[in-house]
Amino acid sequence: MHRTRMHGNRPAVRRRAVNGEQKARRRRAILDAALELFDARGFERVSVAEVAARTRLAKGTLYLYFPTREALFLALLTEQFEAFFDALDAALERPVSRDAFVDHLVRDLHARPRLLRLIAVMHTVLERNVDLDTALEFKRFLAARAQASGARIDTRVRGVPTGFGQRLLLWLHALAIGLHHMAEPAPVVRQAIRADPRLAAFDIDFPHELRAMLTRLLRAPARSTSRLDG
Amino acid sequence: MHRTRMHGNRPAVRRRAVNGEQKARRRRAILDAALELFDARGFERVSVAEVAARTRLAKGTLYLYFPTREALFLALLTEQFEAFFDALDAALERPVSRDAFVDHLVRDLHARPRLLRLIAVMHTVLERNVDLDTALEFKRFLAARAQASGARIDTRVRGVPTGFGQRLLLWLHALAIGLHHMAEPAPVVRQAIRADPRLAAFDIDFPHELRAMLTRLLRAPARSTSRLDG
DNA sequence: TTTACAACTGACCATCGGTCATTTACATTC
DNA sequence: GAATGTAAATGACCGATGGTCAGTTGTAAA
Repeated sequence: MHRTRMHGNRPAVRRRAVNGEQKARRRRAILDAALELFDARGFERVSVAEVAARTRLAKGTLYLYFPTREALFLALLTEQFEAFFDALDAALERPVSRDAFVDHLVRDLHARPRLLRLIAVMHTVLERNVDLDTALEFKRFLAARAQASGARIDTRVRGVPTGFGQRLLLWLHALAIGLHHMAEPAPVVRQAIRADPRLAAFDIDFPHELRAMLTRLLRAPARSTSRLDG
Repeated sequence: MHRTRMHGNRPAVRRRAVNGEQKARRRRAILDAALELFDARGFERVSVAEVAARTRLAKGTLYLYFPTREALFLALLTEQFEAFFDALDAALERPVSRDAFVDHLVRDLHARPRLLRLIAVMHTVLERNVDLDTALEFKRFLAARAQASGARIDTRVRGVPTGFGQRLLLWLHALAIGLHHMAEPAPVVRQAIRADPRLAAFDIDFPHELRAMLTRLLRAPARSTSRLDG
């Protein structure tokens, strides 16, 4: 039934993570290595073996800290979202005008290329290989933060009707994904745009378009949802 | 240098595509098989071998018709875009109000789940393995149709300033991608939403949200781009 | 020093997209 | 109808990848 496996003879000199703090540090090291590699080449082009090599761990060791490659991705995305919501809540400590609020959102998102890059591939990653528990944990985190910040928008942004904040965050999410797809296309597409002047229309400016759309979406308070679709 | 390869002895009874028409028919068969499989399980979960099996061809034969798996995807997406632009142009044969135009866009997009599903993963696919020629051909097609339909929007939709049509199509593209990501999440996410009532906020209605956003974006004519960002 | 546990390792596995030497269907030529 | 040349079709093979697990060994407790 069982075949004995060949094993290498390298001694594996690395110190082990035994207690909780050491494990947390190791987890951090993995996340940092992955983040640097994703920055450089994008999630699609980074293999688990590379992340392991950069952390100076064996590939199998990564799987003691993250159940799948996708779970590692979601852990990074969670961190990025956390920072975004923290900044949002901080910006809404005191009442602000709608223009100032839009200004915060545009500047803050534009200053978070990592969040935007990860968001842009989130859908595809989730379609791949994520177990229910991982998905539940991630979505619960997102829902809790969105609800809290949504309520904060309702109370702190002047001229916004109650209940609109959370919906606005959903819209913002959609805009961030969609606009990022166009503002930061794949390298081949960018190459194509450079190669053919007729494709210049695809070369859009993320903060400019996001501001234009958010301004229009927030211009008149949404009293009630339009009922054109019966 | 060369090793002789083992070959099977199955006789391969299939009729060959020799002239142009036969080749076109075979290409169609491959596209149809791929479309059915993508419908059932999504692009991520369909392998080239499966598409080949469904078409009753060997895997290698597919590569006589499409240079990569991604090129096959882009061919399908091109067809879907073509149908969308055709319907859009037809709807703008005669002048329409902004409300009627929004109504067309919402209904038409909602009736094209295939286009939406393919658009949603387009960015990821393009990041994978597409050569410059394939990307150029695809983007040129998109640019040409967007420019033509954009100009048509300028002249046929009442109350829309000149030059706004093409920009609106870019916005629509962003909205379609972003909203679809949320309205049709990955199976695990849908499972998570069903499992936890607190996640109900993620269960959004695509046509409803698209209509709400488009209505706001088109409400006041965009005289000039706002210059809040200096 | 011995022992028990579990962190760590990397050879191995299944699967995938893609290649190419070989086979052979088919049109053309005689 | 037989012989021939061309290229459509094939599937064994390749390299790379995400993931597994029997075996190794660092570390704390006894």
